[in-house]
Amino acid sequence: MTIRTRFAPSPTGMLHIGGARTALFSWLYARHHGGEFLLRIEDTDRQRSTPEATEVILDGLRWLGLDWDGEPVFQSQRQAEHVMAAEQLIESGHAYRCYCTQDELEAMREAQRAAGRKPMYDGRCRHRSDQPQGKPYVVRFRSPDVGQTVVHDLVLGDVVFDNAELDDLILLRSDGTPTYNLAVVADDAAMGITHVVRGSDHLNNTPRQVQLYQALGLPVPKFAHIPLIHGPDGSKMSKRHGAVAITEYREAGYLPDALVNYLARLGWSHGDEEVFSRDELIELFDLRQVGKTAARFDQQKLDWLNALYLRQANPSSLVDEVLRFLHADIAGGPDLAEVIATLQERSRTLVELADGARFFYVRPEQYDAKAVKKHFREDTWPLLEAFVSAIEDMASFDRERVHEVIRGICEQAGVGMGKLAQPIRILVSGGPVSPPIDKTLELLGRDETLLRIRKGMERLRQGLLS
RNA sequence: GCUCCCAUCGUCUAGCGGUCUAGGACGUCGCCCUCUCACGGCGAAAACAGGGGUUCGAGUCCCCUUGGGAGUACCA
Repeated sequence: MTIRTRFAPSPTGMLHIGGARTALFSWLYARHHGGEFLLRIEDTDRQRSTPEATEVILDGLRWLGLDWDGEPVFQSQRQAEHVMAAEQLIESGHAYRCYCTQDELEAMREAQRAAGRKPMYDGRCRHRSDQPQGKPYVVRFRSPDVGQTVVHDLVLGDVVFDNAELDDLILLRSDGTPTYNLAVVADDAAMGITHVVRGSDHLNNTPRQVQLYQALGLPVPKFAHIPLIHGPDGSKMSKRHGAVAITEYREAGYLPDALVNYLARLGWSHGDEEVFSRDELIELFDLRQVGKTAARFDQQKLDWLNALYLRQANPSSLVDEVLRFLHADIAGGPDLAEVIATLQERSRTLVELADGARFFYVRPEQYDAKAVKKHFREDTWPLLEAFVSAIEDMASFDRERVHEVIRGICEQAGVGMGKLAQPIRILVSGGPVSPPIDKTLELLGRDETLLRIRKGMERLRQGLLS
């Protein structure tokens, strides 16, 4: 049997970080077993669903590298089949028409709550034999009153529900449109889904769905409810915790591989290992190694992984990405791939990397005041002047020679290399942080180096700090 | 309220009755490296929620308590 999973998001504006992980687990499970991973857009809530929102989700999945099989199914286009399923259930006696009004239902629930009971439909229309003409009705599922429904969950094990706890849920609204539980069951069955991998917030719906499969005479798929992702404080992940949309991570300079690796390790593990390539994930992923506990989102660990992927990446593969964040003209400046190579191990995100690369292409207009105060003293000027005149007559300007010149000047003056390296760094970059000074100058080239140092010395002597 | 789920360092987790004086990773704190920032290396602090059982033996099994979470719609 071919294993077939699906991801079924509602197109309501973004691909949520939690949804992305659900998609990832579902995708991994399918790929691991050589099965298929399908997509279904649950757009039955017409008010909130837009084509743009759908595209945002598809884009997010593509960016993460979660490819799906076939064309996405749009739930809204399958309405006729949902209605047919409901009619089949009426025929077979598993469903009935309910003429209760919303006010009536609300009053009933209020009374139940007041009596300290769980609000649920009491089945008052179950045995109604008349069919009032012109009166709106919904179609309800005739849920069993006795016995139990067991969900055999691949992550949680067997979960038992008393049927008495499950009321007669609405299958078709009074406007004739299907509700979620009916649509999911009909669609998953029609799509041949063998394994439903979804967030554990759906666990409570599952026994109802199991009953629907049975009433419809359809095979019940396997279920795997994966734990939810919480914010750093343990509560539901929301905007106040920072980024929740996948696009925000892309814009913050995270690499899809790093995010995938991080998300995979949130809830799944393989011994003591932390770093997994995509292929390794596919090879090793198993629902049995998925934990039951909700995980908190830890930005710092994501940062660590992103930094790891960043420094392991091939510099030239990062060029286009860095360009997105650089906002500078690189023509006439050093080769961006080389600049990236020097910044990879000192950046956690592409944004940081681009920020660190910018001065190579844009001359500093001002100098970090704190750094200047700290590194410029009376004896700094002679060192800088010695450096300028030394490189003026250098035969060739490369890393090794620059290093030797700086070292020589400092040695002669009896000071550490930082006494000269830091002032130079500030003058050429504007601040106290950059790649190693010899490499930085080599990349800038002699002319640019001389220009920046001279101009900087002039400005600082005029007291122009910032 | 009711139903369901969950519970190991601050965080992610390993642990599937004895190998646990509980391991790894992120983060934190020291030290080393060093021209800055990083990287890297070495080291440290840091957890089995509480209480009952079962068992020769429990982090591992059962029950209760507590604490989190989810659901409780003519949303999905």
